Amino acid sequence: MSRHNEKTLEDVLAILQRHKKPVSAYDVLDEMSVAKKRTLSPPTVYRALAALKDRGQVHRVESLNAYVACRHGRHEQPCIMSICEDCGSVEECIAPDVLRDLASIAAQSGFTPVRHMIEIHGVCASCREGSMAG
Amino acid sequence: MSRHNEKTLEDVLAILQRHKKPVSAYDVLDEMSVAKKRTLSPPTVYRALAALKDRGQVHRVESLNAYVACRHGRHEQPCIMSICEDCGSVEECIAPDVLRDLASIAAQSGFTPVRHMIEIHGVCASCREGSMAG
DNA sequence: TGATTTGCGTAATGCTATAACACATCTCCA
DNA sequence: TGGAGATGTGTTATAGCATTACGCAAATCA
Repeated sequence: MSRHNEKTLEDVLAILQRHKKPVSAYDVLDEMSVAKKRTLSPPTVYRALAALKDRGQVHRVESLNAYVACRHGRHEQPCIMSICEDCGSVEECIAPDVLRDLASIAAQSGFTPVRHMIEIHGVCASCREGSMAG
Repeated sequence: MSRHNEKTLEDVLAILQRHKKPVSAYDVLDEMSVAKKRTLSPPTVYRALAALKDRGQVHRVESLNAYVACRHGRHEQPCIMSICEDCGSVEECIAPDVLRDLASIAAQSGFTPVRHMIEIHGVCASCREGSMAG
């Protein structure tokens, strides 16, 4: 069983929660150093991120190699992430119907899904408004 | 307008087509060197991959940082990739319904999608059979 | 022919992630 | 109490993925 350093996990999660945008592992590392709380090394950060991910408190954004704190509280459902290419913000939403459809499509060829990744790049509402106004 | 070295593009595409599994940019590089066709450098390979991607002949698998040749002929629709975690093979399929649903979900919060990424990790039919038999 | 544009090839570097190992802590048992 | 074994942490080093910067060559145009 995992018996992680809770302090590290809390610190890493706090950093992710302070950002709206996805944050890279090395950004976390840098913020830790600047805050002088502690100097961590990459494996420490990656282990913390992995533990937080296992608990459902953090999601990895595959298309950005970066991480975001979960905004939905803990959920077992995989989520759909909408990533704004303008401001970098990420919206999470859960759509059981889509996931069910995906699973059935995969199943048509005998494929058994284990984990899904759905990421949509585009422009968020406020950036769109901004560009239309300006 | 892009006026790429077609020879390079063909060579890179040929390597991707020889593999069922996703191939990293550096794998391509290594195969080129071994075949002694030419010694390429990373930017050359990345540029070729980008050009092939623009043409719809290659897909990037975000969750693996790797690339596969498109099996569907050129298509404008984004595709759903089912990745077997056992044998590493990738199946592509196109599901307009799912994409439409995704777009409408995103639109509910005013988000305008530009590009989708749907990757499903799991176990393919033949690996599943194998594991059930053995 | 010379000026300009465009893309290629190379060297160098940066970013992302993990392997390997030494050390600390906990557990179990005598 | 203390020694053996298991488990996890922190650190060093390195592996793997990707891009920047820049000089050169080919095409385009005056």
